Order: sequence, then C-alpha cells, then structure tokens
Amino acid sequence: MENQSLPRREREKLRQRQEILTATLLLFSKKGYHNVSMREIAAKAEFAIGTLYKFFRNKEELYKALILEQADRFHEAVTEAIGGNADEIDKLRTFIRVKGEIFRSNMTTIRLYFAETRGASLNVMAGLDLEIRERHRNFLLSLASVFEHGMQQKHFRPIAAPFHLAVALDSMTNAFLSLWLEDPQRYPYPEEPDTILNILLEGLVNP
Amino acid sequence: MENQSLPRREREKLRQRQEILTATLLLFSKKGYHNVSMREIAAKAEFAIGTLYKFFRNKEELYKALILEQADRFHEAVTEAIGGNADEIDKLRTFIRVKGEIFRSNMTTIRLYFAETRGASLNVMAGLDLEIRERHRNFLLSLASVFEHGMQQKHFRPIAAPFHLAVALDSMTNAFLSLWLEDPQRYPYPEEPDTILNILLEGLVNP
Amino acid sequence: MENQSLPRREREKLRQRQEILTATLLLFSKKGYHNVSMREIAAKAEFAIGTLYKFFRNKEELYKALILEQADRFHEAVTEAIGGNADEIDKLRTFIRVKGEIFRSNMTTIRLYFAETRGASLNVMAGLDLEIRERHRNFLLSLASVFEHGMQQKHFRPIAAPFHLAVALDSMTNAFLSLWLEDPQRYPYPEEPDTILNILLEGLVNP
Amino acid sequence: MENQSLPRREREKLRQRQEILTATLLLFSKKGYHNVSMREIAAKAEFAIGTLYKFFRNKEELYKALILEQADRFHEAVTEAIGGNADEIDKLRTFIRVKGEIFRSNMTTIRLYFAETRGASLNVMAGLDLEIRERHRNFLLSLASVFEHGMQQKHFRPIAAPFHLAVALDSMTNAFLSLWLEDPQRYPYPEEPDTILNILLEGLVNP
DNA sequence: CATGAATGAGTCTTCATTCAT
DNA sequence: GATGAATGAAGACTCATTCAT
Repeated sequence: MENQSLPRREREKLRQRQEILTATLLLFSKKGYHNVSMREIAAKAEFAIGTLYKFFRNKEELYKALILEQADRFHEAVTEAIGGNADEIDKLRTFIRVKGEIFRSNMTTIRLYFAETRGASLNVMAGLDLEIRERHRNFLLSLASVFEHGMQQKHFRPIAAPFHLAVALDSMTNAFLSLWLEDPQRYPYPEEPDTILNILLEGLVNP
Repeated sequence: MENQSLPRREREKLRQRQEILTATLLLFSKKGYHNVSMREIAAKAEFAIGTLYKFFRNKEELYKALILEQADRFHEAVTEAIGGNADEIDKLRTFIRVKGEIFRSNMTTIRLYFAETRGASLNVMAGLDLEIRERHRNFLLSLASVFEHGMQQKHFRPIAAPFHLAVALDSMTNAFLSLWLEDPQRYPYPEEPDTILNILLEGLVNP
Repeated sequence: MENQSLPRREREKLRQRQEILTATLLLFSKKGYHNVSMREIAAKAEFAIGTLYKFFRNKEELYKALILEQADRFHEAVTEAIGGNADEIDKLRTFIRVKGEIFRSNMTTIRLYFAETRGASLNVMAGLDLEIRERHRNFLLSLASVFEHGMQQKHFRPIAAPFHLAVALDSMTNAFLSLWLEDPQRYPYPEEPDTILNILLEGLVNP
Repeated sequence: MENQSLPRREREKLRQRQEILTATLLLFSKKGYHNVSMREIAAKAEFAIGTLYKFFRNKEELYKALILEQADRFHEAVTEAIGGNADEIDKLRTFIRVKGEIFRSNMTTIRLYFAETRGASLNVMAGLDLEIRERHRNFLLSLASVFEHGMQQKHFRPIAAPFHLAVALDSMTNAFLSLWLEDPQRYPYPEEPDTILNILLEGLVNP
C-alpha cells in the first residue's frame, strides 16, 4: 500500500510506523487500551519509548491511528465486495462472504473494532468515533445503492427504504459474526451466506 | 422494587446503594470506567470515599454491580414484552416498541450496556461479560420460541431457524436504535415499528 | 489484682478494660502494631469500636497501656524473685529460673516485650520507651544490690561494679531465652539455671 | 567496595542505589518502617518516587535490602575481628573493642539492626528475619570456635559449652552497648573492654 | 537522531477517629 | 452509655511523557 516512489527515508519511516501499529494492535486487542502501557508497546515493537513519541504525539493518538487504519482496511474491503457489475443478489452474497472472511482472518482487529463502534469509544475519545461513523455511513450508503439499483431493476420489492435495508443487512451480519466470535463451534458463520440472505430476501425478491 | 417491609435501616442502605449506583452510572457512561476515579464517584454521589467501599469491595465490583443491575432491568422488560398470550406478530411488534421506549428513556444506561455487550468488556473483565451474555442468550431463546410457536401455528414460514430469526430481529432493532442514538433527528426510531417488521416479515408470513 | 472494694460499676469497667487489653495483646503480638486495625481489636474483644475509645484515647494509648501492664507484671515477678532473705547465689538462681518460667508461659507477651525493649520502640513512640526503661533500670538496680550485698558478705569477688554484673546477668538470660524462643528444641533453656550461673560465677581462666 | 572497573553507567547506578539506601536508613532508623512514606524517602534521597521503584520493587524490598546490607557489613567486621592468629583472649578483647567502634560510628544503623534482631521483625516480615538470624548464628559459631580453641589450648577451663560462651559474650556486649546507646554519658562503653572480659574471664566466686 | 532514565501527578484503597442515634 | 456508619487524610504504587546524553 505504501507508495514506492517515496524517498527511501520516507519509506523506512512508514515501515517503522507500521511495525509500531502492528505491535499496538496485538496488545490493545488482547488487553484493552487502558491495560497496556507505552513501555509494553515499545518492548513489543522493539523500539525505544521515545521513538513511539516521534511517530504519535501521545498514547491516544496512537490509538486513533490504529483504529482508523483498521477501519479503513475493513471498509475498503467490504466496499470493493459490492462494487463491480455483478447481479445485485450476487453482490449481497459476496458482501456477506467477504465480511465473514475478514472477520475470520482478523479476529484480533475485529474485537478492537467492535469495542470502538459499539459504545466503548465513549471511553476513549469522541473525535475518533466520528471519523469511524463517517466511514461506516459511507459504506452503508454504498450498500443502500445496491438495494436501490435492485429496486429500479425490479429485482427487489420496495418493502423498505434502501438505506434501511442496508442497515438491516449490515446489522444481521454483525450479529451472526458476533455469535461466531463468541463460540465458533456452536455458531459457525454460514459457509454459504444463505441463512442471512434468506431472512432478508425471502420476502424481498419480486415473485 | 425494594421490599417495603424491610427494616428501616435496611431500606435506607438500599437507597444509599442506589444513589451510589446512579451517580456511578452517570459518570461511567459519560467518561468510561477507566476515566472515572473513585474520588469523582464519591463526590457525585455525595458520600465519602470510604462509604463507597462499605457497599462495594472495590471499583470493579461497583462496575459489575452497575452493569448487571442495568442488564437485568433491560432484559426483564423486553422479556416481559414478548410474554403473555398475544398473537406472535403482536409480540414482535410490542418487543420493538418496548425496546425503543427503554432506549429512549435510558440513553445513559444504554451507552454503557452497549459498551459492555460489544467487545469493550475485553477491557475490563471477563467474568462480567459471561453473565451478561448469559442473560442476552436467555432472552434470545425466549424470542426464538415466539418464532417457533408462530411456525407451529403456521403463521410463519420456516425460512430460517427460530434462533436465527431471533438474532436477526434483535440485531436489527439494535442497529436502528443505534442510528437513532447517534442522531435522533436524522434517524427517528419508527414510531410504529413497521419498518423493521416489514423487512423481517414481508417474506416470512405464510401467504 | 483488682481492688474488690471498688464500687461494682468500677469493677465492671476494669474487667472490660482487661478484656480489651487481652484481645489487643493477642493481636499485636501475632501481627504487630501496624498490621492490626481498631476494627479488628473491637471484633476480637467483642466491643464496639467506640467503646475502645472510651477506655483508651487512641490506638497508641492502647498500645502503651498494654506494654506497660505487661512490663509491670514482668518486672514485679522478677523483682520478687530476688527479694527475701535467701542466700545471694540462691537469689540469682531463682531469678534465672523464674524468668525462664515467665517466658515459657508468656511467649506471646514476651515477643511484644522484646519488640519494645530492643529498638522497635523507635517505631511507635518515644514516651513509652522511657517508662519501660525506667522499670527495667529499677530492676537492674535491685539485681545490682544483690551483687553488692554478696560482695559485702565476701561471697563475691569485686570483679566488676555490681550494676555491671546485673547488666551482664540480665543480658545473658535474655540471650539464652531468645535462643530458646527461636527454637525451643535446639536450645532448651536450662532446667537448672546452672549454665548461665557457671559462666558468671565460675571464672573462666585456668588458674 | 564497588568494582571500579564496572562501566560508568553501572557505577553510577550503584551510587544512586547507595544514596537511596542511605536516606532510607536515616529515616527508618529514626521513625520506623511504618512511619516513613515512600514520598518521604524520595524527598530525602532527592529522587522522584518512581526512581525508587526502579531500584527496589516495593517498600518491603527496599527495607530488606537495607537491613541485609547493614547486617552484612556488621557481621563481616566482627567476624574479621576474631580472625587471624592472635591469642584467644586478644581476639575476644579485639571483638569487644571493634564491636564498640562499629556501634559508635553507626548508631543509626544499630538502632535499625536491633529493631530487626529482637522481635520487631514480627511486624514486618518473616523471610528477612531468617536471613539475619542465619548471619548472626554464623558469627556465633565463629566466636564459639575461638572459645573451643582456647579450651583445647588449655587457656580456658571448660565451664560451659563454647557456643554458650559465645552467646554469653555476645549478649553482654549488646547489653553494655545498649546502655551506652541510651545514655552515652552515664554508661560509657569501656574504652578498654576489660569490664566485660573480667566478668567473663575472672571467675566471680571468691576462692 | 534514538534512547530510556527520571519524573511526579494521580490512582485505588485502608483505617483511625468522630458523632448522631 | 454504647454503637458502628461515615469520614477523608494518607499511603503504596503506576505510567504517560519529557529531555539529557
């Protein structure tokens, strides 16, 4: 992702920044923001404490950067999943599948993300929350336009506003993935994302 | 709720305990567990610090008590909403409405509740989390049995497992209420809970 | 010891005072002054905290009273041991034996006593120390007069000042009893007090 | 005592450690362990509180280190005093003199030492006590072997077990030094250690 | 430029003491 | 007079942040 045309010095700095963020993610997601010390992060990242402060003004800033980076990654991926020219239903199916894959391969990140998007943000700071919500909202709008387009194409019945449908679908995937996160054995996230789709579509598709 | 036949001394103690919990709820939900000091709580509750420790062994215990009390209140209310002998669809409608009302009159509590049920708990402690999840799961089972009964009565088509439907409905109400929480103006939680019901039922009801 | 002619009310008070002191002795000698709380003492003595303060102005005063009472008991007993008309050597022998008996039957007290007489007093307060030293000094003077008398009677050679001899004898009994306190098995305090007497009386150098 | 070939950084650390210990010794010996706060120590040592914790894990550890260091110093010195090839009586005389000198130049330390070796240890911790007793016992054994050797050489009559004689001599020096500590004017510790030696060596009984 | 030693404000918690009942 | 609930000062300890080397 890093621009390879940057001067070597700059590229090096970006790499170090990444290393710090990686170590931080590991620690924060395992123990929580308040239970991780800068010393601990420095040790894990194999930098001096002072160096951390060269990259991030303070602990909060480091946290913000971490969350935003992860949120970006996440929203990019799901947004891409519903892009392209595929059939609307395929797009929804792809979305569910891709989101599931991201969860499965980023449980660590996800825990942190949930912690942020669901109120915990109150604990740390308000500003961050806004930026995350912004990204989330943008994604919901993209998803809504899939529904909208489907309606225009008469594939979908207008049982609710497109945005509401987007919110509904997004929340259902969250809920099922949340169950899976709790107990992957008991609640396997559908290999085929059909359960969720069924619930949403069974009444939605125009007969 | 407090037993009025308790000796006066006991009633007084319960009242004080409640005052502490109320002050704590306000502070925790506004600033988060780690950003509130016992001194602050004592000041808000208008008790001496030492008095706090008469009621709660330590800060964590106070937090636990607070969360559990609120969760109980919440789950009792929504469980009651789907009890009784009403028609299944009416029960779902009542659930959505009641949950909305609870949210609207307990925003403070809700913020804290979400913080707990959605990952932030990682930050504070594991034990509490389990008890909350247990309550949540119990409610989901009750809700599932509403769907199951509806299927047995042939009011509902078996488009998905009852428990999955319960999860879906619960998550949708959360999502819409979450939007409303963010911006009550922009996202009014449906006075009539029909949007959510529509999404869920439009395909669910047996034609 | 309590004057039976005191009004009943007074006698009762004295008895309560004793009960407090007994409980306190047990706790202080087991855990040390600073590791015992007034609440703990009140519980052990089965009085209310406030009642403790009726008898002793504060924790320190309670401590002082306790130590002084024990010291008095102790010094009375050893002083009595060297009183009477017996032969000087018998008096010394009796002293050693009696002191041993007191130790053996009051280990609890003794630990506290040592803690006080040997520097720990620094920890708690200076005033107490003085009163104890006074008693100790008085006893040493009594003991010295035994030596002095023995010299006058020509039973003893004037190898050192009587007071110095008293100090020497007292310190030796302390040392041997201290060993015994540490490990009663390994260092049995002489049934017959002859070891200590030998050292003092025999004369070590080979003629 | 510090290895001068250590890297400068290490030497500096050792020096700081010593400064902390020195300040701590002063405060503890004057006011006692429980009446000295870490804040106070930090102020006296002219370090930040946090710095104290870089050197000692907690207050107890600091105390332990202090006591053990002083005890080592003390026992080394007295053990050395009875080493070498001198005549046994000379060794005893040297011991008495050297111990006196140590006392005189380390009153502060001594107060703390006594506090530990004589019961006060109950108050703070058990582990430390053991290590000190161990050192003390080792010294007594060395001293005992002086008596034993003296007996083998027929300089001493076997009036008591060598170990008992060691205990006796040690306790007498303690007692006389303790008097001196109380009131240096009234009880000058014998310039020439002859009083104590006399008592021990002369033989008290008139032949 | 990187380092990590030093800092000290701020945290939770205990407990001697008071005083309304 | 007895009680023990309430008080809040004070203590040990942590950790984000700075800055001399």
